Amino acid sequence: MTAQRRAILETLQDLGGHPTADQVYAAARERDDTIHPSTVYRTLSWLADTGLVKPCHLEPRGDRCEHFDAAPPAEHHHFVCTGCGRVIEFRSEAIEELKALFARQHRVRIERAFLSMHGLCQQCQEDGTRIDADGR
Amino acid sequence: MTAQRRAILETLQDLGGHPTADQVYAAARERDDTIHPSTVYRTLSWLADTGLVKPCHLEPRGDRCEHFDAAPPAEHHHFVCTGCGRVIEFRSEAIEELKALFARQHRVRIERAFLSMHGLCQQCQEDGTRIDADGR
DNA sequence: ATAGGTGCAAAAGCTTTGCATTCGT
DNA sequence: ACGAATGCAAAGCTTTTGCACCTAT
Repeated sequence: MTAQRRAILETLQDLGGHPTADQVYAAARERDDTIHPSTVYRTLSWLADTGLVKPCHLEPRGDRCEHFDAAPPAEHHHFVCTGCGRVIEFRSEAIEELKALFARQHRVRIERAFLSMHGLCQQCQEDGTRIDADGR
Repeated sequence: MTAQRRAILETLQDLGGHPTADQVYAAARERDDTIHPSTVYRTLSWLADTGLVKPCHLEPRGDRCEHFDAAPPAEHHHFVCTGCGRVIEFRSEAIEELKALFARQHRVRIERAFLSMHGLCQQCQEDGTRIDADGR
């Protein structure tokens, strides 16, 4: 546990919400101005590996590294196998209901919803397959 | 409707699935080797604006431009207001049930699930507010 | 004829990596 | 003392942008 990691952890506590890597960097730098961006990236990866922090996508659009779903007939969602990369698409009435309920409760208008689930498909569970990096 | 756009559209049809921008570029280039990456990016943005293509995030991790959720007590999901950027977090039993059902039906093991919904919060609906770009 | 799309090249971001140094234990 | 983490700088990649040219209508 180094001073930088402590500073980053405290920064995450203070910031709350859902900062991006460089929002964390900017804020952590105010505590300790020797902190380097690469340290922040490395620390965030480490925290994500340990599960202390969860990465998530909040931008509706304009985010990088996105995939494109051609000619989507209707809103649908995805299961991605982290072993072989296979994608299963599905529709879900439960999510439609959830959207309606949430919209009513919070008085919001919901324009889009994205659900992605990650895990192992049946075959990869049997094979013990696991992609190390960059699986698609 | 130019030749390049046609080539990109046909490429999307042929590829199917969920290609990234540069997978589209690589494939489109085989049809028409004058196609330039910037044309692909511009065309994909245009298609996304018109709704003919939907951007989605399929990478569980290592994706860029991600936000980090500090100290998540349990799996939860997000509603993001596209007007003011406000984020509402919520848990959902319906999603837990959906996960269990899906896992049973498809014989998969689900390790994570991310749902994000986008729309306008009550106040932004009243105000007619709308962020043009880079809202957070 | 005109509006809009394209190629090109350069710039802009964000993120990663190698290496020498420093730090925590 | 030792292994791990850090700072630094450079490289890597993806994506965007300005501009002149071209093309579909």
